[in-house]
Amino acid sequence: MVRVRFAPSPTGPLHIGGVRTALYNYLFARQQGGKMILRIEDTDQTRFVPGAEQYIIEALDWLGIQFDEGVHIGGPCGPYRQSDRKELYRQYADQLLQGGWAYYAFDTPETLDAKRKEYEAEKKTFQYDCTTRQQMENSLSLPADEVQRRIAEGQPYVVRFRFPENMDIKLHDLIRGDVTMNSRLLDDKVLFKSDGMPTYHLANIVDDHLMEITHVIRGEEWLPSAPLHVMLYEAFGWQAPQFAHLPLLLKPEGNGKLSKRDGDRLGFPVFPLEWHDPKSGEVSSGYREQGYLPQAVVNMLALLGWNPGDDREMMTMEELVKLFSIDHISKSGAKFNVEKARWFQHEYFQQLPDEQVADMLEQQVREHGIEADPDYLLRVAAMMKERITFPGELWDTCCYFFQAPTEYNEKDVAKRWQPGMTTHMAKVIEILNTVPFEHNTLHQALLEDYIKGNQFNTGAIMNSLRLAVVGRTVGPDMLTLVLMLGKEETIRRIQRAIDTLGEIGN
RNA sequence: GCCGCGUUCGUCUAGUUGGCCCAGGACGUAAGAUUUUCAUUCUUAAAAUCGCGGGUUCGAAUCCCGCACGCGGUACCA
Repeated sequence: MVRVRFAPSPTGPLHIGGVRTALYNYLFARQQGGKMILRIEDTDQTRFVPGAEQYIIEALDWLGIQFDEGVHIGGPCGPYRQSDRKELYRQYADQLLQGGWAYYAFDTPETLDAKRKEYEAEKKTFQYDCTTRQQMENSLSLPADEVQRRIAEGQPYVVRFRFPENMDIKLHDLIRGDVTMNSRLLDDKVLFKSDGMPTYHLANIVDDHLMEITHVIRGEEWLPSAPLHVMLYEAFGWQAPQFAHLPLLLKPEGNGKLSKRDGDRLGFPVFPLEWHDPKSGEVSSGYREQGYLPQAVVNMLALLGWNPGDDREMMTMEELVKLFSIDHISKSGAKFNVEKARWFQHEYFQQLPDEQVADMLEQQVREHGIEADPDYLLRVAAMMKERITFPGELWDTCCYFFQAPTEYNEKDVAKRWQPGMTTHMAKVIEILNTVPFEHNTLHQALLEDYIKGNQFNTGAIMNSLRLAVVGRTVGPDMLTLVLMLGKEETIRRIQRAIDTLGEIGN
């Protein structure tokens, strides 16, 4: 039985790269008929941000990434928040200590800091490892009774992993193949902190084991510490899960991985949901609030680093589940592309039923203090949908269906309201008043008889008519528009344009 | 610095067993068609000497070696 987990730290909003990791885990779990677990890794109390956990849950829920077990829904392997599991980790640290896989270290953060500076001055990097641990204050360098005394006195200490001196650590990564690192180059990572909490490394391995995780699918930034994790499994005598290290999501401009700090600087959201920072009060935009459809975000993210093996691009969550496969995940980092995200959004927006678009439109119309007929709303929505990418554009592109223009775009007036236009417009009113108000007859009377019959410029007159009726020169087919607005309303608008604009084009 | 991972059109990528690839698709860009306008839609085009240099082979984007560049890691952060 496949069991995977998504294990974020509640240090702020989840960024889009994290969302992708969650998505791939979800896709894999569903496809394999396995379980998906949400675990909160909050072992660093100093970085805890209130609201972050709730944010993560809400964001993934919005995207349709569902969990079988987790901090928000419980399950057989709970609790699923590491701070709630605090008591559990100590015994595992002790187990390592007893087995000689770990040791006590008394060096203070200050000594460590000083040591690093000292090395830095010589253009070297200090590493707490097999070559340096004898010079430090720990249970390897100090006499046993001294160690006992310090512990008895309550002197703060950490527990460090003791890497073997020269050992090739091999791991098989599902995406990258075999990776080997020599233990001599690895540092003795802190496993257990002086505040009584485990570090990521310990907690992660213990929990993955206890929660019977079979596949660890996570970001590539973890690849360098994977050998430590492999060693820990070995030290505990546990079977290690399979690893798959995902390529990173890169910034669209320049280099580097996309980070939480990028916020809105890049001109597109890096967060699924809008985030209000509790400390700074800063607001970062989110995909949801910008009007992105969750299925568009999911589809776009799925393809950023993975492909189904053929040319298809539009895929529902169900199809993604069916098609997903770890060996079609790319090895190299992907630059985030806003344009493509917009394209997906447009495609998915077109798939919305007209009724749903009408509902969105109604809400916006109402916000402008206008009550509109449901049937009329539906017709406008059906007609205008294809020109829309985000729901937020609805009012702006459709407003003239609900209110007469109060002003006329200056540039359009200069360009389109040519001399003689008032006469033409007056004629249009006359036609509207005399001919049956219906597409064919209107077309015949206006386009054929009047304009073409007199060899007038179709574009000039129709554009002026549009300007008069909607206040600008963009929009759908003119006759359809007039038919939608109704005879009286159209005439009223044309008359108003004649009165306001007069012959200013002269 | 050291260690690790990576490198195909501007971007995401196809290419997984070397020949069907003088490299395919999509986004974006450009041009054209359609329309009374804009958008949509449709058609077409430009766009990668497959990071560079060697080698293996009748044949390499695909295999091997070296180099360069990029990224990641190098915390009592995750």
